[in-house]
Amino acid sequence: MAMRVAAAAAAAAVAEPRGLRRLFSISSFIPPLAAAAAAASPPAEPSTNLFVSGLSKRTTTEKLYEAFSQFGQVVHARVVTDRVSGYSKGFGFVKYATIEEAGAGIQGMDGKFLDGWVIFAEYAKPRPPHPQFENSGTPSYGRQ
DNA sequence: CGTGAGCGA
Repeated sequence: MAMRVAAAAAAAAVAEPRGLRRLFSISSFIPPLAAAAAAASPPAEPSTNLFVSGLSKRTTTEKLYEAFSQFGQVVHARVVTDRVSGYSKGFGFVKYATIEEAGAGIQGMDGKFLDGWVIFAEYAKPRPPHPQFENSGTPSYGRQ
């Protein structure tokens, strides 16, 4: 006489893109040393340059720019692509006007979906000055 | 094969 209530079938329907499944390596034990707690996930230094990864192969710079412009003033955005093939490498860089906007952009776009793929936004690592001068030869030519 | 970790012309 009891009707079967089967209304719980719309669960676990996560719009998950095929592939790219994060492997959660759960440590079954916690080291007695509390010093290991600082090695969980060391964030990079706060910078206006943001490193965005997890981008789709079809995602372009404009998509990145418009996606991150919602959380701050994006000074410049670029999707790393190969000059030889011309295809996107799968990651890009977004530069905000200030660091506070950069943080807002990370907290606002990190772990979000873009073009059907989960993207990750974090501070980019500092880089040496761009070699505007295409001087053929190694910079350290004839080091003492 | 545009494959999927990763840091750029």
